[in-house]
Amino acid sequence: MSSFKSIPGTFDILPDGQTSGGDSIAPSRVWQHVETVIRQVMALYGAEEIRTPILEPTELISRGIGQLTDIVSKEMFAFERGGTNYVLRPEVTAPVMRAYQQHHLDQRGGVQRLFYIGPCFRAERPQKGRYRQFHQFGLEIIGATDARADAETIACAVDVYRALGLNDFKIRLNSLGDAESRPRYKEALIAYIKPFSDQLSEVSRNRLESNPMRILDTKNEKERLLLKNAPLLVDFIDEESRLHHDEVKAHLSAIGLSYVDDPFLVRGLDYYSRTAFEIESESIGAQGSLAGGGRYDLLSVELGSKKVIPAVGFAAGMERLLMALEAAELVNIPFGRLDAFFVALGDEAMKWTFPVAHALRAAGIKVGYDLSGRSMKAQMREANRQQARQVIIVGDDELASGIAQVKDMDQSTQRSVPFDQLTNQLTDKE
RNA sequence: GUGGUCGUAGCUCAGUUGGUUAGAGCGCCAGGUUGUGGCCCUGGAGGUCGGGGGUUCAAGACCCCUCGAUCACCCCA
Repeated sequence: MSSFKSIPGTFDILPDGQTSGGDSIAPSRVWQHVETVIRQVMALYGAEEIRTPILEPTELISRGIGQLTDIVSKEMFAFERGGTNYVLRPEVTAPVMRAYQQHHLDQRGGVQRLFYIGPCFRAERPQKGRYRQFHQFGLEIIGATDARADAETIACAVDVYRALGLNDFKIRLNSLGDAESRPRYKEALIAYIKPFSDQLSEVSRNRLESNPMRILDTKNEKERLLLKNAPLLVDFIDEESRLHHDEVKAHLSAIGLSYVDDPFLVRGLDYYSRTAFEIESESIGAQGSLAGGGRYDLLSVELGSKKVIPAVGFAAGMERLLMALEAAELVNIPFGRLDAFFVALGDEAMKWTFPVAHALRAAGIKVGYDLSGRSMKAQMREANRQQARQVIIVGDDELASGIAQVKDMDQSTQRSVPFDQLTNQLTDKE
């Protein structure tokens, strides 16, 4: 047992995967597979990958988040060094917008579709599907106000899930209106709730001051009843936003995507406007949200742009996606088989093996051999464990004759192959 | 930060009302076959029973503390 352990809320991705308590971390090949599918789907949307640093200036994030600066100090990994404030990125939208502005990506021309896959960090207490180092992927469409962009981000996320075989999800959709809509709505909501605030839970009562819209998220049945006749955000949004929302829904319908209009779906941050959506899985418990996103036209201004750069995107969690895939038993990525495994008998044969194996690898053949000088039986067992299709047996006799014994492990048949024909024959075999 | 549950081999777990050398299955290593894998048989390695303290003639079991894991609350940009 080693004396060092990975930091709580972080985990290793291993060749065979691992289980830690209730959670199981998928094998690395499953992660690779999911990432490959994400890249394929993104390619279908003409999206290019963007990789931004994991370290960002704290200011970038706190600007984005606005006045809620205790989030920065309590919920994020932030530190100061040499007078500069750094933060491990808690999400990727703000960094992407930063990069867009820094490198004038609008000058590439047209609307930018940018996707990312990578780690993010939050200093919260870990729980199922929530880690301190977690992995997100997402798509940002920057430079378009068109409602098709909103619908496209949703479609793209859904396409990723479908490409992986997931069909068990639900799309919730809402419109947050423009920058003026929410203050108006907040006022009305508080006015509605105040009269019976003494019937609310302590938690919700505190929210009444800090973040009244989050009360709508309550899971408490009694509170849900009280909220039954609460004013709805939809009734407070501006006409243009309403039209935009209708368009988004029409576009979704046009591609046969069903959604649930959820007037209670809200976003805490001020730079969000119009479209907000969430994609949930039924099968992964309390942390059921697979992906979320929406329109954030005002972020660019928050980050210092003189003009509004319209943008919409989604962000999705890899861990939760993998959990959902596992729950649906869609994660059978086979172990990568070796084409051939050398069984070398004796020192001379072992020496001979190395350059030959190297040459086969150069020819694109996946080969392995024993590195611990073990018995033939042990080498055969190793070949079997690695599921090698064939075994190349070489001992003193073979070295003398220049002819190897090649055994097909699936058929249990064996044949003689001259050394100089090994590459050809193994290539044909595949 | 708050609450629930749980810590015994690499993994999954047994360990009877406290009783003497702490077990199983799988995995790993080796032998059975001095040049042939999977199946089978035999053997081996691997545990300060999370850590510390206490009760007792005796603690993996009981008590206290502590650390860790996990689920949930808070939070969720």
